Amino acid sequence: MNRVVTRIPPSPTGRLHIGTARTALFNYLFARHAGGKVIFRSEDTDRARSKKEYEDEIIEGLHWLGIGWDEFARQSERTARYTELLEKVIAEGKAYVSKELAKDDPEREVEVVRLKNPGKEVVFEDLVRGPINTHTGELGDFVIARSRTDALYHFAVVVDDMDGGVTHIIRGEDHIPNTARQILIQEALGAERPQYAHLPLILDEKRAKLSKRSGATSVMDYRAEGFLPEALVNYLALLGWNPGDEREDFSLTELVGAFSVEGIQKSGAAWNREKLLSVNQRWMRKLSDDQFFAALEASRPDATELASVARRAVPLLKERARTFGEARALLSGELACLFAAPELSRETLRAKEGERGTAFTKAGLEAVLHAAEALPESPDAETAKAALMPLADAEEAKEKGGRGAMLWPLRYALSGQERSPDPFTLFALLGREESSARVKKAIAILGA
RNA sequence: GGCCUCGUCGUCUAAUGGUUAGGACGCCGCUCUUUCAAGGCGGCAAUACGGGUUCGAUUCCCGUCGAGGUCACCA
Repeated sequence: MNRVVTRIPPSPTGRLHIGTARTALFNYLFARHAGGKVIFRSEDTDRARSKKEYEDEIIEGLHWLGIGWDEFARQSERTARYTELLEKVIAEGKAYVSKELAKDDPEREVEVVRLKNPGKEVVFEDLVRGPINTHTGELGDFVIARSRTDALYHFAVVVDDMDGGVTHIIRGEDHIPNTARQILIQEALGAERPQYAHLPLILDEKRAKLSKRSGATSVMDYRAEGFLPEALVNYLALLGWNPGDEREDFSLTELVGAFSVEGIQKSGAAWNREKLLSVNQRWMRKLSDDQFFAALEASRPDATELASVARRAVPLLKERARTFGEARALLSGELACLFAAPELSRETLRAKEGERGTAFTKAGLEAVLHAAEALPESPDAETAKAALMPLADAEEAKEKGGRGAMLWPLRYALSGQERSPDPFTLFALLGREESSARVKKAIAILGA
């Protein structure tokens, strides 16, 4: 039994696309599961469109996701080999040189190489879909090289797969129509036919092939937004594959163990950002507070230092943010009150006092101020609650609705927000000094 | 249009000849909180349609419809 060999063959003509990453992931998982080998191959035969910076980004992005390989190849470095085999098939009469007018410039005459198409039925067994039949007659004698020394994609791919000993070709469904012509080239070359598995496409909300126009399709954009590579891998794997049961939480290592072609889906899968966000949040919550904070710092677009209170706010961020980008937005939005004293409105401060009047609200806050004196400078939220909640309960005993009548102005005095974490958590994060100062300020506003 | 592929809740999917068709995301409600968020509990929601085969079809067969892919001297 041959050792499994798969390939990751991106074309460096654009950024690292989500679809490219998923196909790479499946090739990686399949090979690793079988204890096989992965070849990374930069398909840069189109010299006009290929760029080194794209190749760099693709490699960096794949590594970021945790996807690695055992061999690295670049098609632009193998032109001599393609030429050699081109000559061979021409000499054997399986292909021929054809003088034609250039497609892009009808003034110029070129000598392209065409494969002699036997025009037969090609049937191949797809590991996902079963037998697929193609009539290759319609293809005609298709072009396999721009010239005797300049092989085209289909020829280069077949040569590389043959030389690399590739046993399994796992790629997008959009390659099904290409398969027959590649098989024809294989047969001309006398190469062994590998196994094929065509993956369902990733679709956008309109159920069309996910493209740049569909929104964010670059893996690096997701990294910049503050997604975790573990989350992206987990989500990507479950788009078009499932373990056959109800498990959904998978690390890369667990995926390697669980992966099998039987679990690959046949129909296209729509990209769903909401689900990705939820997966990401789950992975963010697995981080310890220190890890979370480090990742948050690493996700900053600029080098601005985060205030130390942000470290203590991590538990809050964990329950509110689904990405590190959202966490940053929270710190400068809803949680900005942790860093600077808010502007307070007299109206909002009095929102819950009802018929009872300003003196009522003020008395509540003064009681808080008094009780706070007994608290340490940095109490934890539980301690603050233990000291302050009885006050609210006492108010409640006096008058119906009294508990909220005290808690609301307290929370608003500390946060300046109609929505915020609870007052005890805020008190703990802010510290006794700052909290008391804010309560005093609120009392002053009420008294004015 | 030719050729190819696909068709279970809105989305990702499980079950496959016999289940009240299960889970997850989202949505809705309740509950905790007299603010949010998180948590807990519950709910709505699907086998595209029409024929067969069968005691019985989501499952097997045929057709219809629908969706997607692909038709390069790109990859």
